[in-house]
Order: sequence, then structure tokens, then C-alpha cells
Amino acid sequence: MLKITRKVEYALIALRYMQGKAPELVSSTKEIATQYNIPPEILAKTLQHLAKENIIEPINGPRGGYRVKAELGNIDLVEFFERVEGPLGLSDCFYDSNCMQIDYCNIRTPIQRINANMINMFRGMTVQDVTS
Amino acid sequence: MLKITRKVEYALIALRYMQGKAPELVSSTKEIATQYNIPPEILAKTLQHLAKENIIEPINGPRGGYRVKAELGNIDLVEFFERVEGPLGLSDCFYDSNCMQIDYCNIRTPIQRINANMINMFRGMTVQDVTS
DNA sequence: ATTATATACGACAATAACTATCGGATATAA
DNA sequence: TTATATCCGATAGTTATTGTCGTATATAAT
Repeated sequence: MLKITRKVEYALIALRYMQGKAPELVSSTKEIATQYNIPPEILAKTLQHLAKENIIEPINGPRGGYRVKAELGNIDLVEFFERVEGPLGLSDCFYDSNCMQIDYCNIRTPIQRINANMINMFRGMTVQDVTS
Repeated sequence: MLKITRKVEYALIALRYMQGKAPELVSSTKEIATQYNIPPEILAKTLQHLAKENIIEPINGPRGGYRVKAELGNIDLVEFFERVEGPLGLSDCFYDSNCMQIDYCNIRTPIQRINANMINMFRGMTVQDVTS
């Protein structure tokens, strides 16, 4: 439990890799996948997702690839996680309320406190902190 | 991602329920399961696990059940999560190193930083904070 | 223009993690 | 002796995650 997903990991690995190059240079899916032993198709989807989110910029065609587009120091980890994986929460009951326990649940409020602490903690770090 | 498991939720719900009673009174699995709409067999296992961990005390036989045994204010959430669900970490690579990426991974160190922050945050709260 | 190489993207399959169920054993109060 | 409770391993179902496949589109290079 409390794990981040591979998708998020792959996204961070790719971003860090791209940041290690001069800003105008592009990195292709295959290049990154080979370098880090990541299944190319999955990484491809992840990068397409990041592109749709305007975090990286796609360059089509041969010699194409992606470049970092967004200012990574302006994206905190909560925002990043949510843009990559959707809403964040220790428990689903915060954004999806069809839980059998919801009417009786006696820990909803305390869990919310923990959740707030966690969110707070991730708000204190940016993508840049991870990729540099 | 970053979810806690039902087992942890059920454990916390049960502990909070027990703490709502006078300390000498016992609570049975069925009683708690009915109250909170939890599958009895799962809750049973969860409580057996807590008993093995000496967090609650089992009372056998009819009119039996469980009582809180440990001082919940002395158990921080990292310890609790680990005693209920095993080792904690954003990524498995911290305690299980057979990851394809491990030799090339460029985000291991930064993820470790995030992880440390998370652990730190959970160390700052006890089970008591959740169950009272 | 054609070709080779890259991204774009939906549908599907496999795997793993989590959640739940079942069956039968032991303990003990009434 | 009986009823009610914990104990516990084995197994099944479900969901979320992870990975694969096939095809379409864009574009640089020849």
C-alpha cells in the first residue's frame, strides 16, 4: 500500500532524463526505453499522456521525440500525481462516495486529517525536486 | 495509487470502536462487522492479526471478543502500517531489489527523499490520533 | 513521391494485488 | 454437553495495474 505507480515512475525517469540534456535536444521513446529498460509501448503511452498535459512537447517524424515544455519547478507533486494518475487520496471515499461503510464509518474524519497531512507534504515538493 | 488497504481501514475502525467502550468490555467480530457493514471473515482475520501483534487481546469462548491491549498513543502510524501490512515504501525497490530498472534507475535517490518525507509525516501521528 | 522513423491512440491480454469466502479446528462460558 | 466465540489455512473472485498489439498519422531524408 501507499505505492506510486510505474506510470508515475516512468514519467519521472523520462523527465529527469530529458532534463539532463540541453533544452533544445529531443529524446525519443525508444531511446529512453532502451536506456532504462522500460517496455517501450508503456513508456510511449506515458509520454503521450505527458504531452497531452503540456508537460512535454512532441516532435513528430524521424529524429523526433519529446522535449520538456513546462516549468517543472512550478508543478508540485500533488498536481503532478493528479495530472498523471487522477485524484489523490488515502481512501476512495473522498472523491467517490459509494462505499458500503460510508454511512457508519467512524474513521472518515481522522483519515481525512492524515490525508490532508499527506497532501500537504507532497505540495511541498515540485517535479523539479525529483528530476534534478 | 497512494491508497491504504481495507485491512488497515478495518483495523482502525475496529480499534476506534473498541476505544469507545469502557476498557474492560469486549467487542466481538460479529458485533463490529454488523455495526460497520464489514465482511465478518475479513474482519475476523484482521482482528486475529492485531491480536498476534499484541495490539488487542483475544477473549475466547461465548461472550468473548477482543479488547484493546497496547497503548495506542505509543504506536506511530508507520509502525502500525508495517505491523498490519508489512514494509512501507513508495516503491518496492527500497526493500526488494529485483527491479529491472535498478541498475539504471535515475530517480532512486529523489524517490528516497520523498519517501523519507512521507515516513516522517506518518511518524508524527499515532494510532491514538486516529481512534479518538 | 517514397521510405523510414517517429508520435498517437484505442482495444485487448496478462499479471499482480487486494478483497472476500469456505471449511474445519480449538477454547470456554453457560 | 452445547452454543458461541476465536483461530487459521486454503481457495476463489475481483479490481487495478501493467503490458501488448495493431493501425493511423506526421515528417525528415533520400
